Amino acid sequence: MPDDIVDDSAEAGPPLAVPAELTLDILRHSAAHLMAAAVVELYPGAEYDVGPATEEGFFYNFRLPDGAHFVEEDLSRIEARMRELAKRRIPFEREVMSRDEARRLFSDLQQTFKVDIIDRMGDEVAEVGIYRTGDFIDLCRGPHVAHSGRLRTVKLLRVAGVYWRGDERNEQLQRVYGTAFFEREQLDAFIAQREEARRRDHRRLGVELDLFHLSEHSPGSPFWHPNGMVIWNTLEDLRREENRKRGYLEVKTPLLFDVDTYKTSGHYENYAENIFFVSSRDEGTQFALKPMNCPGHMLLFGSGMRSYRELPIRYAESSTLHRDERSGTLHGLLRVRHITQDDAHIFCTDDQIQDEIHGMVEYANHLYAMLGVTPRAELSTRPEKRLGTEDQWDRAESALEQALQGHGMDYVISPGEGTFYGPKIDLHMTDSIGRSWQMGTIQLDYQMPSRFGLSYVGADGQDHTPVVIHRALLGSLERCIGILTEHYAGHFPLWLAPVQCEIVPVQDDAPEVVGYAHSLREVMRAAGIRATVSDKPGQRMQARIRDAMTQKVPYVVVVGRNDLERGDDVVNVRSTRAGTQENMAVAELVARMEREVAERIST
RNA sequence: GCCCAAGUAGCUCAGAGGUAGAGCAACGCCUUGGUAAGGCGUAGGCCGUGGGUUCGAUUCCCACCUUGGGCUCCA
Repeated sequence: MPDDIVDDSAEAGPPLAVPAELTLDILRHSAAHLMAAAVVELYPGAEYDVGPATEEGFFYNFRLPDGAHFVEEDLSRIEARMRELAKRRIPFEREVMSRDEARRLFSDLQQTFKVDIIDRMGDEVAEVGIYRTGDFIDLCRGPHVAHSGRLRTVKLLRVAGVYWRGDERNEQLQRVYGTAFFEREQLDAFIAQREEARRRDHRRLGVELDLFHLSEHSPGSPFWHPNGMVIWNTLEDLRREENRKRGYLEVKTPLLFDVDTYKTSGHYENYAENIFFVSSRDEGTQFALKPMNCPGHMLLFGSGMRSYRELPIRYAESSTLHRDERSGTLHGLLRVRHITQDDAHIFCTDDQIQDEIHGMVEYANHLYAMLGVTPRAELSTRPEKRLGTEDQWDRAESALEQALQGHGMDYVISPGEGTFYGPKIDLHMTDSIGRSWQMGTIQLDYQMPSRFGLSYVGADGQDHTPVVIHRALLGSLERCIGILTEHYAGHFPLWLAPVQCEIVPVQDDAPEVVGYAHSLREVMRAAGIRATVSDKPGQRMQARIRDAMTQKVPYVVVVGRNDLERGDDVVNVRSTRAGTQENMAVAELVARMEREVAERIST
């Protein structure tokens, strides 16, 4: 065993394999212990709960005496005390004791969280591991660093209130997040990386690139600027075109429904607190802004006689939805109240489910490939609170799982994370600081059609209840654009870029040069290219180029007298993303841009 | 909703118990320039909102709103 690791204990869970080397997780877990030791010294009477290593670093949860809270300044105090403890090279000492003994020990220390953890252990656990770091004692399996001298490169990051055991009905504890590295350079790199993430932040780029803004006049509802709308409409065009190829029928259903509709669907019972209610001058009827499209599509299907010959019917609608999200949860474009889903509902027979879901997974993969992103798939299974029979859930879950496996997709299973009416496949993406967000979703539903009394006439002449597949592939346009902005760091591929080509005249007061620039713009516009001429007066050519670069315009063309004199229609083209600069005939440039757009090249 | 922060010019930010500043952007004039910021000038602020303390509050205190980082939630 390496001598900088202290052995793991044999208990408090199954024995861990002794690692061959000191890993970052061990270092960080040890740092969590050291932080708890510092907190207990600085705040006598503080109780400590749990403190694991995480992907980014570590945390520890505390209850401070008299219900006190940590404030940000406390972090530097705690960090300073940790440095002192590190300097003293205090050994991490392991001890194994009986469960009863450990319970007494923590009981005497008035560490009620630890006592609770011991009480919750299974009967088969007879002994537990204890680690001592100086006076600090923790219940722990280890392993740990040999002594605190290894914990010099530590940084505390933030404080947060967290519910005990992750349940909002419980009291809130104080959590301190931190991180630790082996070397100072690694910590510096970590900090530099956070800076880079800040530069990619879609809220920052949204302002810089003039895509959208948020206003306190309507929290959670973005205002889309002309540049942002170009991206928005390009994605709308994309989903329309691709839907059309796959036999979807575009429909439009109301934004406002009476509350009874949501009682029928079950949403009122499950999500009443997130629904915006609207009053009408007609007393007696209360309305609500639609938080999802399903009920509208159910009513549409139910508005006429349906035959098995018509199925599957695929209704598509990219509609505005409103959800009254809890105030603390709003987050730029990634979590909004005004949400626009590229929604669709497929009404089909049991026999058609497999094909439909396969087609959808394939469709999703096609779309994401065009966007140049790779989502992670998640299969969410039956939740505790649900409608329907176990048999229906068995069939629905296996249909989704088979589709994933049939396409050779990697996926994780999220037990209990399905909706109240059915299981789902979710497609997740990561934002600039590594948080995961759901984009697409495919949900299988045996419940809502029967709640709405839907039926179709089968080949046997009898009424049958259709199955519904709910799906949104981009997810919400808001979130999708937010994620794409961060994914490309604002350098959108040509087909999505708000301005695709900026034409910079060298001499902006020479009519022939400006005229040429404008004629180039017209040639490009005729070819469907979004081109602009940078002809704001009083600006030098260099400044214009710089503006185009900071606006991340994919192509910048500079034209001047020299080009006119040559008269060969060859211009100088800068490719912002490739970082190249070359001379090219105008026709060639236009052809190249047309191809990039048509093929939706996302390099 | 809960814990911690932040809200000052269009943007990025400085400031201080005596009534507000910079850079960029905007506007005007000058500059006629060949590949990432030419010069000078002008205008621009209910210092998030509402209370309180004070002779005086943008500054201190309280509440609320919005935004950010977590937690919880996410059809």
